[in-house]
Amino acid sequence: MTQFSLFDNIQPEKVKHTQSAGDAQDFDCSKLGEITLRVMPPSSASPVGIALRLDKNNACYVPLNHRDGQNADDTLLILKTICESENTAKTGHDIKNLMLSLSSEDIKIKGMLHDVMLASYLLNPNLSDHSLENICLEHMMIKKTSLSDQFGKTVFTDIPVKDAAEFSCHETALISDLRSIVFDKLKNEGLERLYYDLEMPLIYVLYDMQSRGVKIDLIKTSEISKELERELDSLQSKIYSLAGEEFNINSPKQLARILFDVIGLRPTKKTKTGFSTNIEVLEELAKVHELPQEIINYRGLHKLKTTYIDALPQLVKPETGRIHTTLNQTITATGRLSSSDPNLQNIPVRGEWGPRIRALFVAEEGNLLLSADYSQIELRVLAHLSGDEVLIKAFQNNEDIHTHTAREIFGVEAADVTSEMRRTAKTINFGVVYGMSPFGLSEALGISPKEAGIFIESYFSRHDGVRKYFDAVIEAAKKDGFVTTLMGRKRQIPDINSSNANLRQQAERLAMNSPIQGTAADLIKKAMLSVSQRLKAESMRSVMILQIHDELLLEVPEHEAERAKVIVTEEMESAIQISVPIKVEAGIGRSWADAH
DNA sequence: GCCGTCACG
DNA sequence: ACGTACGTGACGGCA
Repeated sequence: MTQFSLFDNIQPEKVKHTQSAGDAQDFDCSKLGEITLRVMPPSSASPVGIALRLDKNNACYVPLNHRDGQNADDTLLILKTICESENTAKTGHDIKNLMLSLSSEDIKIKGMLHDVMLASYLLNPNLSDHSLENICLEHMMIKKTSLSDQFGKTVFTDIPVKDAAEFSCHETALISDLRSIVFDKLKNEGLERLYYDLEMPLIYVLYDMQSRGVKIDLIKTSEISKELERELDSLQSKIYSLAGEEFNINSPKQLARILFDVIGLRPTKKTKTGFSTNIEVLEELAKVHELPQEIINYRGLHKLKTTYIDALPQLVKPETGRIHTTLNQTITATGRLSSSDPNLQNIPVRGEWGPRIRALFVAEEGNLLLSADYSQIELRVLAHLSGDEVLIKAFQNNEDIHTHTAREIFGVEAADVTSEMRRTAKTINFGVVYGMSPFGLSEALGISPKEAGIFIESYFSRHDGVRKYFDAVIEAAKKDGFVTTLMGRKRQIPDINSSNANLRQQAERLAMNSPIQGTAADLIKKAMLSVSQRLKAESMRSVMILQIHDELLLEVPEHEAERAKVIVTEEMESAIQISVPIKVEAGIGRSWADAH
């Protein structure tokens, strides 16, 4: 057992941090069934050290970048061997992040993953935060001290090795204890398959996507920035002259003073803090004064410039020349992913500037971008979940679903559906998925709640399956306290039995919407696994780089592009079998705009 | 740190 | 009479 001598007599809280390891490359970890890992600090690309726990009594700390500690090359090599062993399962908290940290040490993580953060998310996706501290509280009633509380906001390399070792080895003990608790709960809640077949393997896919990143055209970006600068300057002068004075256009408070006090326009809507100056109000005011329209123009351009054009270049990573978003797997209450730092799921697509901004996202030389998106996925999911015969038939007959709804609502032939009628029907179809209320629909359509109510009644009278389905979902939520997706993902609906009518009705809308949005999220996650597997199986160099809820964006070598398009379309369309066809539209181009 | 606003699905 | 369509993230302003 010389292999294990490295860790003999190492107590978790009294840790050796360097060891003569003997022949590290000969290290045999075949008997290591499972280990727990924790990186210090937990969320950073540049780790200062890594804690490794073998069992209850043995843990060690591998310093990597401490001011007062030498790095342990031998131990590091053993760590690498263990991490890269397919047969050793890894337990951790936020393992995707762990992978990113370890990649700077040229260490990969392979094999079965037990991520307590992901498990916590599946058990309760409503939790605002799946930090280790919060999960310890939620599942073990332990109030854990966070790294920053323990050490203050220091430079982490300044933390003494001994302190870091004690802290992170203690964390591995907590994570290890948590693992048995939350994974038992997963089993009891019927969430095991969702974890092992979907979310756990997805960690690898998301890691690859984040690591690969997205290329942007910096030259064009700076050109657009200058163009926006000029436009904003000229709009600013125009606005000051129309207002008769200078003020901060970006301050809703100052703007409200100009519009309603100085000029004397009529406020139409209130916020908690004052009169609203949002787009709808401004559009209304634009009918009687020149200024509001210029404010709308200014706001639009300012948003584009600050949030996208000027922010993105700063996030280009020097080492790769690309932008690496974080794909968050445990944020949304419905099962969707989210994207942050930067958010690449809300890049403009509409309007005059949308295509110009999407054109900044480009493929590497010799490559192309491939965009593939699901068509009407949430309505197709609703058709399946509800079993509504009319909806199912419409999709089976490959009908334009908005035109179909327009025909029903307005009682006309397909040929007589005007674009106005189709637009209204489209809004109603969205409303159905959101659990629409007469008021909500009336706001969206600019009609009275009474008229909206008639539309809603008209829709449900023709879609009895949908009505019955929603009734059943709400009943189930009242009885069980949660709703589920097609793959068994749960979302608790705490207020479903509230005596407060507002809270209760909001809960009912969540109960109606979550299974639909969540099933669509399950579907595309499954498709991502299949696409990834298939591309690997066919030894292709095409890779996924982004997921935007119902769209996958890939970067593909030119010579592979057509083949990749076929594969991605196939895998997305066949990810699950439901009672209606699932359709994917795909395009290829030099930029994201061209691929659409 | 919250609010209002607005970009996306 | 009340407040009301689902899910996100980022910005600037302001307390």
